[in-house]
Amino acid sequence: MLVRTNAAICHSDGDQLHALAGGQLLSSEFKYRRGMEIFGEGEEADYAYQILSGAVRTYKLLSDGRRQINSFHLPGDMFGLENGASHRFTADAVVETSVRIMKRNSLVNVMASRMTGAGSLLRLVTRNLEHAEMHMLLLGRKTALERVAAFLLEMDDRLMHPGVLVLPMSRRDIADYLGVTLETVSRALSILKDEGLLHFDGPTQRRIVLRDRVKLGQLEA
Amino acid sequence: MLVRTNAAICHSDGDQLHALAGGQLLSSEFKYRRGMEIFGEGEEADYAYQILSGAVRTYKLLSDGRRQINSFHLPGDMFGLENGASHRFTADAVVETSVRIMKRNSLVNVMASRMTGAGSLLRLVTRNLEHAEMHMLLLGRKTALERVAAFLLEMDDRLMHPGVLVLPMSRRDIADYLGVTLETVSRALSILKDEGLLHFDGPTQRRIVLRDRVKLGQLEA
DNA sequence: CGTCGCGTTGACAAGGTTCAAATTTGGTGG
DNA sequence: CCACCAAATTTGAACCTTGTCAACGCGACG
Repeated sequence: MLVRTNAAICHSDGDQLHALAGGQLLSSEFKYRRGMEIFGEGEEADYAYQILSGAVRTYKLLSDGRRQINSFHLPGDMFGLENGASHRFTADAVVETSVRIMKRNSLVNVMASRMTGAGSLLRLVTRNLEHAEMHMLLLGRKTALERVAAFLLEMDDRLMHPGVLVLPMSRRDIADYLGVTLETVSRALSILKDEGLLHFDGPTQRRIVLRDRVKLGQLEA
Repeated sequence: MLVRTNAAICHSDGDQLHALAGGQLLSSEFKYRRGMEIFGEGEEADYAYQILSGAVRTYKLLSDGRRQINSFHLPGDMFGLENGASHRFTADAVVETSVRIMKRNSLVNVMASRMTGAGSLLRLVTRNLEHAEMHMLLLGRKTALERVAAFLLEMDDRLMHPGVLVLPMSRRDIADYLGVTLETVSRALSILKDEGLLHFDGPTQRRIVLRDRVKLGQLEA
């Protein structure tokens, strides 16, 4: 499934980006505490970001406060690179997060000077687009249970199928990503637990063990 | 609103793409009758397409037939350009449509040889991404009435605010674009008509006159 | 005309939201 | 280490928007 293989590739490409940048690129490390905003929608887009550790959510808001999270970014992922002058969405740290910041101009210059660079940069953007397309299918056409199953499998893939899936984000974050309410996410997880497709690891509800990825995959669509 | 200004720019960029290609680019014209498939999900992506006249829908399907239309493409718009070897979605003609077809390789080559080309190509992709982001907000967080209002305003903008909005697509297409059922689209349009925000031009229900774009804009979010 | 595709409308069902309360967890300070 | 509190999560019940199923109307076209 595209959504799921997507992330792993993203990861390697993020590193590739850094390699590309090599010494030529002005880059520095920066840390954000949980909940801190990295940039806001409409702000000037002078930098691009790559996650070293932690997790970032990017989202849009409606005037009445409804939020739609476009995607979660995990270590290795790049985000915030824009063509225009300003950011099209808000980004903030889900948990304590460390990012590499690159000046946009220097990044674009490096790309310009290298054929392969242009292709690679384009590929990074296309990958985001690919993810967006899968997510539109989910948001437009999947049921709550299908959405949660897809979410778990996406995270599982992006974290390279760990034994225990440690979610950095809250139920509300998941809900705003999947286009449902947090109660619905919670209920769906309970159903999956009752049916034995997953169970919680320890007392916390953010550590999840996927017991049957095949059945989850069937649920997903 | 981004969604709405988006298309006009797309339009000009489509032409810019052609200018860029100049004589160097192998391109030929092709016509599709309504309902004909231009390419299918998973097929090899050897060509990129630009619409000369008509309308195209690009969409994904779930195994049980549920369809999510990612976007409608109108004259000037480009679609089908991929990084990978295969198309990520299906594209077919909504109405009788004429497109310019460009070989992907020659397009990429032209781009590679020109700095500005790389930027422009990147911009085309980013524009699709921008649209996807706005659409995710719509699909994830807007009510049926808000979706339909947004759709009308988007089409209105993309067709440059004509006196009469002539929709090339059916209610089902609109529904699959907005992530609702065709009945819901129909009901929403009836409500907007009853409230005097629009009326149908003539007997056909595809010719719509927007009577109050301001109120529609307030509804949209 | 009759039929067919498209669109509208109505009645009812259902999935998801809302509101509310109970329960658990994680952090904080003794 | 334990007690306590705020935040997060779960669960329940009523409600509501939207989906489903079905009937009907209308125009295009043979």
